[in-house]
Amino acid sequence: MISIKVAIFEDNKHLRESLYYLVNGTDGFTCTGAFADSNDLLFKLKRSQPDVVLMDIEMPGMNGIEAVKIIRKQFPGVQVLMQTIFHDDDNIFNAVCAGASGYILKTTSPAGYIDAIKDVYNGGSPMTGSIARRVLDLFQKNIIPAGNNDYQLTPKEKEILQQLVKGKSFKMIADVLGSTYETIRTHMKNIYTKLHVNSNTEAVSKALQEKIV
Amino acid sequence: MISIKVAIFEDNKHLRESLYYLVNGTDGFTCTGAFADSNDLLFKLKRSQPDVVLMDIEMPGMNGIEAVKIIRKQFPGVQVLMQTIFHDDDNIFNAVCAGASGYILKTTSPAGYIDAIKDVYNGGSPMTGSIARRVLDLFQKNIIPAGNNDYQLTPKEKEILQQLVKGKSFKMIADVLGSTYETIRTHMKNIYTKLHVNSNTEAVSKALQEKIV
DNA sequence: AATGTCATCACCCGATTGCGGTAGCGTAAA
DNA sequence: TTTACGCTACCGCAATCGGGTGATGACATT
Repeated sequence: MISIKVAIFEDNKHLRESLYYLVNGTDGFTCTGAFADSNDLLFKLKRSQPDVVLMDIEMPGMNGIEAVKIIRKQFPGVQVLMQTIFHDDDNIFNAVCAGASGYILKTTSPAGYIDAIKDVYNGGSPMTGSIARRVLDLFQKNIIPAGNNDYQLTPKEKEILQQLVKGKSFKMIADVLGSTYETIRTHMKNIYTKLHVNSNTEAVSKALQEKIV
Repeated sequence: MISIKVAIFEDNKHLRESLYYLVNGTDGFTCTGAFADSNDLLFKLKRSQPDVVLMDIEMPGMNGIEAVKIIRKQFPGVQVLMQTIFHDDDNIFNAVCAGASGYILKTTSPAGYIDAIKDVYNGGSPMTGSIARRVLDLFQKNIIPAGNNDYQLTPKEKEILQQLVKGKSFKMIADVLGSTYETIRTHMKNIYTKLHVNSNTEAVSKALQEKIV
């Protein structure tokens, strides 16, 4: 039977050893490394050849988030399960951005730890409902500012704006849309008025940031 | 004892009734409405005054995603738990964008349904590990295109680019950065070269889309 | 000491854009 | 039918921008 190889990065000695024994004491799991910091990260990874890395997000020296970035870059196949004490939005956000595959709290039960490790190994992203909610919130706030942006742009105006965002000049836009240069200019004037801007860069900026395009 | 009020939107009669009896048959839960479609959505919501809406993502007429948008806008306090048959990335992405609070599969056990409803009601976002993984993937791909964008911009150039994105003209940028108009222009030329663009709009577009700013 | 990079400033020319105004045409709503 | 709106098109003028060239000093590297 194959065993899921787990590497542990956790600066707290007690927790690290507890996790070590938990992993090694569970059928189907092997702890191939338990480290107090992520110095010589690549060396440690090459040594332990883990399938799953259990990474403490708060660590002295290189923090867990930096470590995740490196791991994901150098060992794309390795799943990283972040563990943390706090429900810290910034950390969650950064960890998710860095490429963490799961996010659990240190208050998780031993059985929960094992389940989570198994889940990330099988391509899942275990996280508590409350953490998932924060991820969704972050998603909706940071990624989809959406906002109540209704500038009443006509289809033509949106089309022109899209072309502008692509970096096209008025002349080029006139060409691709089969209109005259002057016509495009007229539309642009109307767009400026509707968006309350007064330059092409401002229009592009607003269009992108408010996802009008 | 207060009961969690649940409204069900599900076009499949069998599943709808099963869910109805499941919810009503569980202590602490009351189904205040079970509907086959989301026509007259607002009326149905006012009628049933739910705490949690269980929404089928595939529905005839107005689909679940449109419904979620309306619910979140008109009833911000109502949590929406999406249910679906498939692991469809687009649907997941759209539902998350629309403001769904959780995402479960219809293959979930009755106990799983109840747990999920309880979780969203308590501010969590229940989702299976595999769905969470997809959300994270979407997050990392769509939101953080990140990419290998290293254009070697100097701090000054980044600063100018930021101002440009804000809609400032070269002249205005020269003013706020305490430089000369000509200096800004020189920097811009260098920025164009580094970004491989040849207009201010293109630079703004690239800066925003590749998150250089 | 020599080299290279960066930031700064300057001038020129031609092209593009911003701004204001005018106007015809078709469609849909009032 | 009148009105409103979107799309089309044009003109002129002032301002800005893109491209090119050149130059200086600061600073770090070699």
